[in-house]
Order: sequence, then C-alpha cells, then structure tokens
Amino acid sequence: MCTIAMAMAAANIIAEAEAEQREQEKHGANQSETLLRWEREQMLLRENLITCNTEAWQSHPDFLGLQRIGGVDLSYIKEDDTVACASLVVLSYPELKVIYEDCHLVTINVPYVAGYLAFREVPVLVDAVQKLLEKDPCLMPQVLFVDGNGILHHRGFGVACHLGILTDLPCIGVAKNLLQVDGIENNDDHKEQIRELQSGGDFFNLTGSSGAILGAALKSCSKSSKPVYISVGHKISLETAVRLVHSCCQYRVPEPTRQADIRSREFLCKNRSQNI
DNA sequence: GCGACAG
DNA sequence: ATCTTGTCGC
Repeated sequence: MCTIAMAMAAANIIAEAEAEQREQEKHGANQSETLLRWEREQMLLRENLITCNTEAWQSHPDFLGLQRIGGVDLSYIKEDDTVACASLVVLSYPELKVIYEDCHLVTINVPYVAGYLAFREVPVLVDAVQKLLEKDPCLMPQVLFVDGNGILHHRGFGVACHLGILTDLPCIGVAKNLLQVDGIENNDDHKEQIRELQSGGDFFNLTGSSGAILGAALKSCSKSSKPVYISVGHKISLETAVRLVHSCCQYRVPEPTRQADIRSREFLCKNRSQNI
C-alpha cells in the first residue's frame, strides 16, 4: 500500500520535473528565437531610416517654425516589472511649457534586454502617439526626444530609431549613460574628453571603429559634470540634434524628457494603491 | 572569474 | 528602470 502510494508520488514528481524541463527548453528556445526575430526586424526597419534633416525648421539658426517638442518616458514600480506608467508630453517651443500630457498605466510583458529596449517600450509609446493623433492632432509634436539611443547602438537601430520609423516623426535619442558599442568606450580617454568640456553646449563626437560618427557627448548645462549622449533617431541630423537638445536644457536632462520623466513618476506614486 | 549591461 | 539620506557646495 505504502509502496504503491510512494511509487505513484515519485512518478508524479518525475513527471512534473520532466514537464518542467520541457517547459524550460521550450522557453529557452523561444527566447533565442525571439532575439533572432527581433534582430531581423531591426535590420528590416533600419532600411527606412533617415539620418539627415528633413524639415525646414531644422536648418534655421533659431529653429524658426518649430513650435512643439514631444518627450516620452516609462516609469516602473519595483514590485512588479510588468506594471509601468507611459507618458507622452508635448512642450511649446521655445517657451518649453507643457501643452499636452498623457500618463497612463500599462502592462508590459516583454523583458528588458540590452540592445532590444524598443521591443519593450516602443509599442505603448506608439499607442500614445496614435491616441494624440486622434484626440488632438494640432498638438502633434514636430520632433520627439526619446530616452535611450538612436543609431548609437549594437546594430545601429536603437529605440529612438525604432519609434521614429513607426511614427514617422523626427526623433532624437538622449541617453543618460553611454552604451559602449563599436569601439566607443567609457575609458580614461573618454573621461578626459568629458573633463575638457567647458560650458553648456560643448560636445564631442563619438566615432565608431568603422569611422562613422554615431553620436555625441553633450555637456547639456554648465553645471553638469556628466554629459548626455545624443544620437540620431530619425529625420534629423546629429548636428541639429545636438543644437536642439542643448537649447532645451534648463537642467542636465532636456526639458521634454525631464517633464515626461517627472510626470510619469508622479502618476505612479499617485496611483500606488492600484498598482500593488 | 570578470566585466558589461540604453531603460 | 528602481532601492535610498544625507551631505557638501554654490
């Protein structure tokens, strides 16, 4: 009696373990399959990328004609990495006053994988832009500042490029940390170059081992010792992007990004009861 | 074992 | 991304 029950229990345990094993293998296979799929998608979308100025205001010394800049951001809660607040703000230019704000809770089931940030964050941002288009097309930004990188990326197609292609909006990647790619390193040389930046607006280009200029390190305001890393997302040149970002910096992080950041965090705090 | 790792 | 207080300085 006992032995039969024990054998059955053992068989169950073994069966469960085997099922678990198959599940993990399937999961593992799916993960590498997913990465390959993502990589192919980045390569395909990259064919449509435009890395020069396309709008008249971009060439103007004072960006005459530019009236609206968008900023996007996602904030997360520590308890559950599938719960986040997505925010899209639009600021008037050159006043940099918020004229549109959209914060809302989202569920995200895609993990963060370095080099594939877009697959986690871009879908909800595209939704936010779509919502603005339907609700208030007059407030559509003429350029978007995106947290993260543009072409300064393992495969030359970071989140700012991805969002630019999917929305057809000019986009600029503004990263707070250097993504070390194509021979660009945060080494002593790099740190020395940073120390040499004198005042707000000073910058140096980031040149990959291929010789291509992939981005720039910008001392965004005179007080910040740490630069922001600018790279082309879509439909704007690096020179214009650097100039424009600097013109939006009251603090280290440019105002559109900063407002999106602040407001999405506040929204999460305010709605904390619903999150947990 | 060590360093890297946008958000 | 998030956790997390004060502290030193202008």
